Amino acid sequence: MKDVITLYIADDHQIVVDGLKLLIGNDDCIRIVGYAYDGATARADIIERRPDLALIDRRMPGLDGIALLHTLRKLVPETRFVMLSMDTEQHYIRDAQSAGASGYLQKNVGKEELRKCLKTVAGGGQYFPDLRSAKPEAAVTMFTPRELEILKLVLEEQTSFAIAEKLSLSRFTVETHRKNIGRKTETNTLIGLINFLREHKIEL
Amino acid sequence: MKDVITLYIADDHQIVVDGLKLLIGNDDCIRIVGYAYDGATARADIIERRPDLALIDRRMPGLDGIALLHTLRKLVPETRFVMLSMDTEQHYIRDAQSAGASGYLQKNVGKEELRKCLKTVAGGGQYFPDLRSAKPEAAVTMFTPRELEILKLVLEEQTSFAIAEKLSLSRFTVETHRKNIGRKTETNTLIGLINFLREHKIEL
DNA sequence: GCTCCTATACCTAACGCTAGGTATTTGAAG
DNA sequence: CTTCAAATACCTAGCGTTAGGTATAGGAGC
Repeated sequence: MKDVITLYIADDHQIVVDGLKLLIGNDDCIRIVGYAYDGATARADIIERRPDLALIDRRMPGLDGIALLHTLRKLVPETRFVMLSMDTEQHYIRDAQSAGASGYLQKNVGKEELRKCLKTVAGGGQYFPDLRSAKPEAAVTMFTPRELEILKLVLEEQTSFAIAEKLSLSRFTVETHRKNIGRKTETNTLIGLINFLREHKIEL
Repeated sequence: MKDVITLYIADDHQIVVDGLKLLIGNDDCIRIVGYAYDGATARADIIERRPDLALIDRRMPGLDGIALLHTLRKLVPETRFVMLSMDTEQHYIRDAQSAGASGYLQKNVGKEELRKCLKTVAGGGQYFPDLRSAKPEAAVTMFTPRELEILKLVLEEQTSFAIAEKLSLSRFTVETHRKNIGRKTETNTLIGLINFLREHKIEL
């Protein structure tokens, strides 16, 4: 990852552009190199300036986000795209994925999530909302199958001992897995773990 | 509030009626004066016996809860109604309100919440689930201000000791409040508490 | 005035979770 | 074949929560 990420924003609502500028404003790892209120302007600008990242509204007058992605992904392969939308309908997210987006954000995104998304995508990763049926990868890539199994039971109010019995394991084994889960999530309490799952929208 | 509240129950599932009878059984402030498994029987019984309260299922064969309310509210103005339902869809709750119900309960309601609801309604109050946009009262009616304060800090991953320090209390006091919270929510683990809040859509 | 609820404080014992280890086996990736 | 991740099992010590009490004081409501 370069040390300053260049970012372009395209959204037909000025308030959204302004909001994003504000949210990103004080992060000196990210520099906004331009913005547009319509697809055609965005298209020309992005081809010219070749930003690392482009945040593109799904719906825009004239040339909409999906169409824009289709045309741009071949012209500017070094730019990675994050689709912006008002909502997280499954098929919207799939459309964005198949159009070549590397991420998907709701417009009411918070500062932390926005930063996380942009840095993940700039770093070569993908950032899509967890949708169970679409991309339940956040949890799956992060935890081993056994850890997921145990995590589910933990969330069902089962003690380590009860989990051990149910899975025919030793209590110690279950506790080892829980330790590893805690290490991965950087949490050291149950509440912390649950907050982590909530913040990362991980559902099991 | 009279010292004994008379209560009528109408629900087409016997198991629900039995469950409610059990939950209420050992409360000598409330006396169950009848029950029915269908709307028509309930209608006749309530007109005849004029209970203080009637718990009415939203969905019943023949004459359903909403229709029943519409006809009864004028015939028996002294009776106050609480609508029962499997879920807390907003529009269901609004329907109940506009049909003249004074309260709304999910069928998986706990003992404490049930008692609270019945007494609130019998006392002239209203009792509707927390819906942000409708009536964010569930948490407020269910917990004391101090309990709410402590609950928030618990959810922020604070230990009883840390909470005690922050509020200039004794650790024992905080633990007493937590015990009371557990009693009201019928949970005995942190995870259980969190699941309760999630299921009841209580946000703090 | 009396009762109930709330908030406060304390205690003990038991239970469960977390942190720090060690160690073996198995299967996949290199 | 070697290396590494994952799963397994064990141990101790310490921390935090839960369950069972008791008890006092203030305020609201009847």
